[in-house]
Amino acid sequence: MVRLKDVAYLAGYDISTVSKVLQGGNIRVSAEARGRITTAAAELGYRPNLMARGLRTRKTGAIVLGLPRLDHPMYPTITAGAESAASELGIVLFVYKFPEDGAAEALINLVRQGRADGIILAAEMATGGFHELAKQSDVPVVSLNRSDDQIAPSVVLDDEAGFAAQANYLADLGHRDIAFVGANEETRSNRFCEQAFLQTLAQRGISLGKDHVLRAEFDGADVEDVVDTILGLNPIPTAVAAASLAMAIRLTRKFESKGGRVPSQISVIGYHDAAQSEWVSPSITTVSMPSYQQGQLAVRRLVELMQGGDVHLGETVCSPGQIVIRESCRSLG
Amino acid sequence: MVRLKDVAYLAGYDISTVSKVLQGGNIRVSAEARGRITTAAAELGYRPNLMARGLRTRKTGAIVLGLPRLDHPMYPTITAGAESAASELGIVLFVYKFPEDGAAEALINLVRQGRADGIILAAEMATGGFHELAKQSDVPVVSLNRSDDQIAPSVVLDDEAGFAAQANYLADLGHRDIAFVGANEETRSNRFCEQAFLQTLAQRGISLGKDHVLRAEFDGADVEDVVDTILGLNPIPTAVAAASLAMAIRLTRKFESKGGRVPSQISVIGYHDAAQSEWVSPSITTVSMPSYQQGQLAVRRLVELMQGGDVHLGETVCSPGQIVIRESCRSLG
DNA sequence: GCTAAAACTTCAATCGTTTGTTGAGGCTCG
DNA sequence: CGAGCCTCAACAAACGATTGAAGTTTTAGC
Repeated sequence: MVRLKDVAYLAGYDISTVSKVLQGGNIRVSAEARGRITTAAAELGYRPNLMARGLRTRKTGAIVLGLPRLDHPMYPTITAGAESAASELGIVLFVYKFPEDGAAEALINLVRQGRADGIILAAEMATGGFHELAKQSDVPVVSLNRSDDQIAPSVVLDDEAGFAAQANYLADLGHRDIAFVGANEETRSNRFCEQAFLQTLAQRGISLGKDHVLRAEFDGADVEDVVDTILGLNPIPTAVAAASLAMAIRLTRKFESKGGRVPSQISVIGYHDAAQSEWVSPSITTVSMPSYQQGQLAVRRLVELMQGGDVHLGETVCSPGQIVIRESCRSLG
Repeated sequence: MVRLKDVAYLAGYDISTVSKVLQGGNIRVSAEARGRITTAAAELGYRPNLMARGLRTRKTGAIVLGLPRLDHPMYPTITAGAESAASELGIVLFVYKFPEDGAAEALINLVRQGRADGIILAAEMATGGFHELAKQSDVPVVSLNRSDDQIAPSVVLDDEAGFAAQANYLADLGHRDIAFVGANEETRSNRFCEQAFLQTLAQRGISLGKDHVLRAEFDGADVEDVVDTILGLNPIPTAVAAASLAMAIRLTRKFESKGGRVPSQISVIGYHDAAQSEWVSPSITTVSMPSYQQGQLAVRRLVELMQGGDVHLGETVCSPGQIVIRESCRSLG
């Protein structure tokens, strides 16, 4: 391992001088010293020992993105965005799949013990008193899509706008008889989404019967019942809006396996976009939400926060995404 | 922040004694000291500063799983397995999405600079001289599914057995006229897979014409041509084996959108398993490979290696997985 | 040429641990 | 009763960097 000391010896200067030069700041140092030191460092392939540096400076130069699992279609995009912002800022982003139990402790300890400087938490972590712990330990945290914005700064998608866009798109295509399949979980944001969808339609003079507003697992595991319900409606709706991509895909497939045709008989629109939309045919028309941008913003906000910026609570809202028009929706016009 | 010093003060002992006690080793220490120290530590909520410890011990207690991206269906499973093994061993696993350029440097620096103790690399990283760098810097590396096992220890799936299983399954179902869609990339392991598939069939008296052995992108992006080719064969094969799950899904959908029926007219089998298999209907029959176990083994092997175990090159082979029977294959019997 | 200021470098303390060595008692045993 | 051993705890030196203060040289001004 090459130490500051080695560079200093080779360059013929004191390690403190070397340290100052190598930090790149505009320290007063002769051009000669600067030259000899940088070439010496390059020659030896010097890399600062981050533990030593961190011990002194109390910074690690890393942040972690905490996820409960990795198999969610939204996470790769968020991660990619976060990574890009992080590397632009010259810091390292780690993804940490936190354990099911003891998650709060495990995450906070990452910072308390000096593995990272801050945390982006991509999950609603109601349990485990995470945010209390974070506050108490002064751990900078930004959360993603948190439904309760009074606890920590968060970066959220504008789901109201997203679902409004979904609703408007279907209405624009001429659909009047529409079913909505929301997420099962009783979170505040899920209720908002449903409302945004319904209100948008209402504003356009379309109202949905109670029996047209359904719920399913976010990953669409229980979609079969939903399909049966929808096909049992009289008349059968001409369009179904789903609150996730997985739901939309599975709904589409289930419709078809039960003899329905998408989109000729029934249109389906999803929420969020991912490669899987293209894996199926008809490919899925969906609302792409700016997850990449969300990842970026989360990192930037976290960094601000770590640099002592005001810990203003509240949300940074990502402007809504676009309708990605593929094959699963048809115009009635 | 609570330091060793604080615990020492509260307990009334020297920090060195506290350090020794808290490490849990069987150091000679009076029961009283042990008691007072542990309660003091608990009371203060002491957490060792890992940078200070690491500076002294030259260990971080973390390893990183380096991935080029996260949107590959195999990675979540590998990661989950790796995570479980790591937490069992009391070490932290970070996932690091390495940048497209400078990947080798970035990864190696993670260890050289003291962010982690070792690397699991889940990609063939032919470029950038990664392994030379690693060797040169004494960075412990285990690679996953590396086609060239002469460079670093690796944990590989037994793809030969996997593709043999795929072939045998189709043959068992009575298929004789089969098409194989391999991966486009010209890697050694891809060739092996193709061979394993063909040889297994050959052993059962089934031979495939050259025009029945096709190639496509791993993610199935260019599957349309393949489908056209297959449907242009005379007679149309009764089964298609794909070398990835994405391919299998997209092939299936394309067949159906062109008027074919799966599995009644043509059976499709995939390779690897993931939740997406269930998202479509017919759901995809596939060979599930032990990616979870692979993640676990990779971690364990890496840890051995870090503990000074022989750096024996060569592969640790994961026994092949099982056929997951779903709906996309039909028996001709 | 002398002094003061500016420019450049080095000194030395510090971050929080770990760990080999030293030291102080108490006990055993001849 | 004193030598030697054993037990327990403290001392002190690292680990590799950062950083303000102190020191040394150079330059400038009169």
